[in-house]
Amino acid sequence: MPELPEVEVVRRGLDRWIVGRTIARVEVTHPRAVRRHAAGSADFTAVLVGSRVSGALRRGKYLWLPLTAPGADTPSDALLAHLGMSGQLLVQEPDAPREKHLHIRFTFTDGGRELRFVDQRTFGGMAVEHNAAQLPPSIAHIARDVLDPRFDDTAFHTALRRRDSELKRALLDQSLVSGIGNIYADEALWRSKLHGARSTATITRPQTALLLASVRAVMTDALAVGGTSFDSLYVNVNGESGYFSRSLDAYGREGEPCNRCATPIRRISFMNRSSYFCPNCQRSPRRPRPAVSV
DNA sequence: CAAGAATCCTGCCAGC
DNA sequence: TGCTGGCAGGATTCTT
Repeated sequence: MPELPEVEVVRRGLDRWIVGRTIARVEVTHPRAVRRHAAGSADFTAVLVGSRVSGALRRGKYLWLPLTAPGADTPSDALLAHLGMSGQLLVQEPDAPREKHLHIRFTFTDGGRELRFVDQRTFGGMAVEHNAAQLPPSIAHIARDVLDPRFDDTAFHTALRRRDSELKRALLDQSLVSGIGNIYADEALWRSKLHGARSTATITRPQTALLLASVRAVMTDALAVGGTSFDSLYVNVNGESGYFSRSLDAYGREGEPCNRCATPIRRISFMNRSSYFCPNCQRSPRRPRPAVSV
């Protein structure tokens, strides 16, 4: 379940191992992996072959590789990727055995290591977009993430207040703030001592500040751990990501004592997924006053 | 128009 | 043992 720190680790791996190389061949073995490429898998392959990868960029949980066409000086197209739930981008020797869920394979003109897109649950995928060197058009709606220097804390607070929703929903809304998934949302709420079901409309400026600081702390910690492993040949999301190494305070700890107050962590179902929180540290929001009956 | 629910997918595991 | 149902969840699509 890659969230921002995991995707950033992958981006760094791509930057190190793939940028500067020219694509020789592309093999799509599972059409679902390129379903977002409207022109189909044959076009996907044709557009990529001969292009040189000239960067590795990220917005939220999306990655893209700007592509410089043969004879061109600057990139115009980009190879966009989303890992979904279980996607991996692996840098493998050409003779490495094919993975069970290998969907796309990229080989390079230097004959060196391949790039492989492997995805068990097929929620992820890749596509080539035009005029995408700056920001692929299809992800223009994705907000900046909290580690982006241009993320606007004040605008985020205003957007929360303007919204009539629950705090955790807002954290997971990639058009408000990107990169946060279910795990880091729960961790950041726990650190902030805020309940995920509290209203966004009444959040105070100090609470927003605390929340953003918590999100940043959780992600920075995970990145510090995950970032240490990308030195290997693997650009591996599931195997090397931050939250598998760091200790979690809330997520997945139902019944275990809160690390602050020892109250058992509770799990509730929310938005078709699990939410973990401390019922003592993170007080349930007051229910709206019932309408006075006549 | 905005908020929230439904949907896609496969592996795993508890329960019978 | 082998089946079944539930669970895991990111982002798009659909509904209200």
